[in-house]
Amino acid sequence: MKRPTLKDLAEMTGFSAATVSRALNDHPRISRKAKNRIIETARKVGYQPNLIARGLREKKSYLIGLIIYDLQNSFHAAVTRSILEEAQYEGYQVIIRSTMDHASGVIEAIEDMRRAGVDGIIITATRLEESSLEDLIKEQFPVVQLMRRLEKNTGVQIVPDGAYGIQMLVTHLLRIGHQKIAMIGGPDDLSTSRTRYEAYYQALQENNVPVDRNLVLKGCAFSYETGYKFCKILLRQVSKPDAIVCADDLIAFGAMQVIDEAGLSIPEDIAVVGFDDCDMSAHPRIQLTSVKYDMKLLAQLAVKSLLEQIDGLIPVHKLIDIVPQLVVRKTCGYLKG
Amino acid sequence: MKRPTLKDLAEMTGFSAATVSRALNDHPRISRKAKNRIIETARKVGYQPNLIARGLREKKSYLIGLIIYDLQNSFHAAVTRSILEEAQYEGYQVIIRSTMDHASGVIEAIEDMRRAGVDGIIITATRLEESSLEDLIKEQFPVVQLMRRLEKNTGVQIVPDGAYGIQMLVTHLLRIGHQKIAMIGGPDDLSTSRTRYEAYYQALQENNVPVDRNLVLKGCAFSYETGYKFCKILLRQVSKPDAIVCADDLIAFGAMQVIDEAGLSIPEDIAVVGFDDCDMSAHPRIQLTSVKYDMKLLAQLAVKSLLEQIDGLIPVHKLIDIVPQLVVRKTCGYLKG
DNA sequence: CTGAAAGCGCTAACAC
DNA sequence: GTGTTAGCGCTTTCAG
Repeated sequence: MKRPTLKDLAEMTGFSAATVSRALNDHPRISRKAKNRIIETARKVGYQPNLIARGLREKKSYLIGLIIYDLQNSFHAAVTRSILEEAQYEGYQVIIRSTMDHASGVIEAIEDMRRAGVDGIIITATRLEESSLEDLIKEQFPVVQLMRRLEKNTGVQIVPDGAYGIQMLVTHLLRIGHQKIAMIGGPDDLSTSRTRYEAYYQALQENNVPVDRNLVLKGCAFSYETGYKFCKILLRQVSKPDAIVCADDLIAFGAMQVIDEAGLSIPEDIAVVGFDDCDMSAHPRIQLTSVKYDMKLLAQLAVKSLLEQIDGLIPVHKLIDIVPQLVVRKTCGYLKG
Repeated sequence: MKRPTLKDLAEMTGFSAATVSRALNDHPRISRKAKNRIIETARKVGYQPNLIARGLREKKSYLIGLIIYDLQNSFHAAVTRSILEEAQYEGYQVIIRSTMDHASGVIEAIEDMRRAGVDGIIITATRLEESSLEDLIKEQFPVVQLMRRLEKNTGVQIVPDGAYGIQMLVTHLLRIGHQKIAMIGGPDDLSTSRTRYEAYYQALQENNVPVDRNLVLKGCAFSYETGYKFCKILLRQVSKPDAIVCADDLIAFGAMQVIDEAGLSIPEDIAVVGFDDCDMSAHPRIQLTSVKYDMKLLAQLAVKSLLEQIDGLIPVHKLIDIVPQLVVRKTCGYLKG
């Protein structure tokens, strides 16, 4: 027997479709008796409303889209999980799309999702021309951007405060006695990257430490390879650093690998710190000092803000900075002398 | 201006809705001229078909559901990613639900997804009463189970060949000179676990190595904690093992931690091997010997089989075993003597 | 080759 | 309180 429809229920109970609908959505104007009978039979036959039909009628699907860079990145996975949880809690289901580096992927994903009738979209992918986003926003289509800050501050953007994170890292390194602090960062065309470079410069200046431009290396991705490649370069330099600030944990892993291979020890010879605090960083054999932020909070804010927009409210906060937290582990070393 | 509908296109082009529909779905009986004109204007105004409406009509949503245990588990994330890719390639979008240990979660997820009109569901969660699955299958609702083998072989089940994996591990350990091989496994009520225990016993027997029941410990989850707790017990025993087969990588990480803390070295004092080959296992500071399987293949088969069912075909293969592969790294040690 | 009409399952006026 | 009607956007007979 196939799934019963509302109409089937109507026939079975002898009421009209409208009454059945009212009973199921606890509408005010309905007799207790009718309601009970209908709900009872609905339960008995295992009736489930067809959201597709409802969606068509109501122009609301209770579906949201989530566009994510790379699910396999433990950091993105964490966000995703929290968003899933939060959305489910709010009664929404989530269509996910992982775009990797495909620039066109995001646009395509947005189109596909809209065709599927999602009520709103959360974008965490790093690359997207602002123009296509502006189109959405102009259309008043609910969108939240997570983990990215665009030049033009279009729409709702939720990001951890990267500058503050870097500042904490640099300050901590200086305080415990490191002097020559290098930085390996991400591509310069990402605001995330730039923010971190700037915060690094500023933190040094505030502490009256001269900036050595040779110690600042810019990779073309937040990746293990970047860390590996540029740390090699750092080690070959005349004046080696005694600490390296990496713009994210993956870069830090790459850097650590080079240092290990060179037979140097971390943190005694060179300290290494990362950013994002991914799962692996906590592993006893790694123990990377890093900066973490409250994923759950991030996800909650994103979902909440999206639902506000879906419900027709104007989002109160458009630019939200989440204060991150320093996680001190072994790779940064302890107080020297 | 809001999104144009098919009706709008009809008005703009002067054709009827039916003709527009035919033009857009390249139906045979339509004049080239009409088709061109319609497609042209559709492009111009950025027409996108409303899949919700189409779904209602066609009883097909081009949505599939994916139920996964824990997205943050790098291993599950890998499967998810491949499934996403594959589904997208086939023109389907994916609704994801992460259930963690909630037994009820899976059932609820199935219901929610069906309400949303998914055309089929891939289930990778570990816990689910068979009965609710049987209901689906009796209803002929397309389902594929990934990574799990049920007692009653209901429906399509795709799993890596765990027995073969364990056999490779044990045989390898024996070949390179280990003698007292312990095993830390998962809960006994999971077929995945049982298969691995049995394979362990069998591999020992085949090699004429006596089984020492004290060396077989059964945890209640595939987790770091399990490894940590039971490896502690192993080390306290009179006759310590010289190798430990862990039923998955997480357990292995826990075990390694205990061995590290005890000041023993891996693999010189005790070898450790895992199963699943998660990301972290390849890390230079870890280098866990493990067993891996082709996620991409797994995902492809799952999606393909699901789509076959959706298209009304009877799946050719119902029980599919994927042959895994041994990944030898440092923690198992090398040939002794 | 094209149009008119019906209907997928549901909800919201509007009557009674 | 309840039923009737209409319609969301689309596809698909069935006529012409």
